[in-house]
Amino acid sequence: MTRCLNCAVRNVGICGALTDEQLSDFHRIGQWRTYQPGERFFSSQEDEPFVGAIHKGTAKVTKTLLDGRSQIVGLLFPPNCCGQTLSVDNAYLIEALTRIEICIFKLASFQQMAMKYPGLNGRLLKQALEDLDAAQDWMVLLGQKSAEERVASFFLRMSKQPTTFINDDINVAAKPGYFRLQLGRQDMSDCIGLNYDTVCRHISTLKKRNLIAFDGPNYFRVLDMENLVKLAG
Amino acid sequence: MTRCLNCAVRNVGICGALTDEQLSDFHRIGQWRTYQPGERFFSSQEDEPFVGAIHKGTAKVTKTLLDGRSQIVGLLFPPNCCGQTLSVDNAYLIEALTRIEICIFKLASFQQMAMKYPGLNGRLLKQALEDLDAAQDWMVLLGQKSAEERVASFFLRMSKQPTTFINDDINVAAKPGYFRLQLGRQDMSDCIGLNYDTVCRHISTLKKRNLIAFDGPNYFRVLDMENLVKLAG
DNA sequence: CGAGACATTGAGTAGGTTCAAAGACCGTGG
DNA sequence: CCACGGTCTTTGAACCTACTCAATGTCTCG
Repeated sequence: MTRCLNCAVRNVGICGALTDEQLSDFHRIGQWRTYQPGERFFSSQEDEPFVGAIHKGTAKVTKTLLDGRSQIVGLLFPPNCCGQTLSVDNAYLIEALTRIEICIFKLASFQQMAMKYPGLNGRLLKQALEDLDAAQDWMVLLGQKSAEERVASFFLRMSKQPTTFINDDINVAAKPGYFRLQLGRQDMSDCIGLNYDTVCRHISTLKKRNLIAFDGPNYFRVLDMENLVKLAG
Repeated sequence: MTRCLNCAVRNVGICGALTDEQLSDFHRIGQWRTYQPGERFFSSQEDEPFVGAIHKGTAKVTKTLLDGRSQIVGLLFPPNCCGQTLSVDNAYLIEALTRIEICIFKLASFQQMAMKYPGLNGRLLKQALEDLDAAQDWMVLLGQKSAEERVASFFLRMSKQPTTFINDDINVAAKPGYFRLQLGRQDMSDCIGLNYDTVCRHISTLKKRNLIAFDGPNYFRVLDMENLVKLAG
């Protein structure tokens, strides 16, 4: 419970809907877990439905076609929730990109709590609507933007995302002002619907034009925000 | 109130969360409206936030880039809700494709009701999650599928959608077995992220291969579901 | 230092876009 | 009833972007 009170997302995530007292009740049904980069959790075929709230780290949500092509349909940052999907149709898969700290609840227990504390559902709804809006913005990117615009948009999005770094995160090695790019080139391409090579190519272009700079392949800085925004469309 | 009790979506939409008695209370804050094809309603820049529940007809939700490129990010069918978006960032626009009958509520009034009858928020959450899932599936289409797969997927989606036809709908003119395609070619292309011409071309291909058949440019039938599914990926 | 994973870059190709012309459909008015 | 104009659709040809394949370069870790 001390952990809960000191939690990095105590006030911003779903728990923000609860008083300290209520939180102590809620805390009983939760379980604290950690996942390492590359670990998968909460696939939609999971045995038991759940709700999870991320405190630290980053994860990707992927949907894959039968022939192996896959699309990243969402990125999870604190204090996002995940897993409360009702759909069974279409397989998705959540995978940790960095080390993840997450609080999970059995869906059934969670729903009982939600009856007691209606604010919980309100927070879930709020997040679902935000996610929906983000997904729709991304649909515009995937459906309408050129490769260059997509890459530029991607860096914009990443540079706006406040990231939480965990103890052993190698971010400390980066120069100040640089963001850690939590995705490799392959994940980037799955995210913006382009080819690996095409992504590389356009990153090089952005570098040459001095819109962004790199400190190693995974640490970047935005040099010229104004023109990057223009390029992103 | 009689209208409410006889409403086509009495039991499936948000109202399904209410007893007849509660519905009569809820009914007081609602307003019944009709829109004609092409009419726009509930843009995100609207003066006042609202929630709307569609009873009859079809609408499209569009997001547009500054230079005019636009992407259809959602289709609204009964008993979908719309408008409960919290985001202000990104402009979207709802436009009727057929004649629409819709029940609208001021967001503030709606929220008061939601406090009284928590089931309302539950329904909204359920729909938001379904919409999110649908949006994510569409992201896979936009990010990964070829033109042919997109067009095939589109017809699949349309053929699965139960549609409500309104009194003066010209659907009666179509041969039995045919679906009314509520979108023209331009809307189709905005929906699947392709060019107008490319859409036409691949529709022709599907026709030639006897996967679908047309009775006029807006009435189609699926002839070979099995192969259409295969093609859709 | 060498192996493996990841990233970059070049050359050729394929699929989608663009531009333009022709064809179908529908309502209007002579 | 048919001719006319407008809108929407179909189709062809040339072009261009992004993909494919392959070679080279870089970084990390044992």
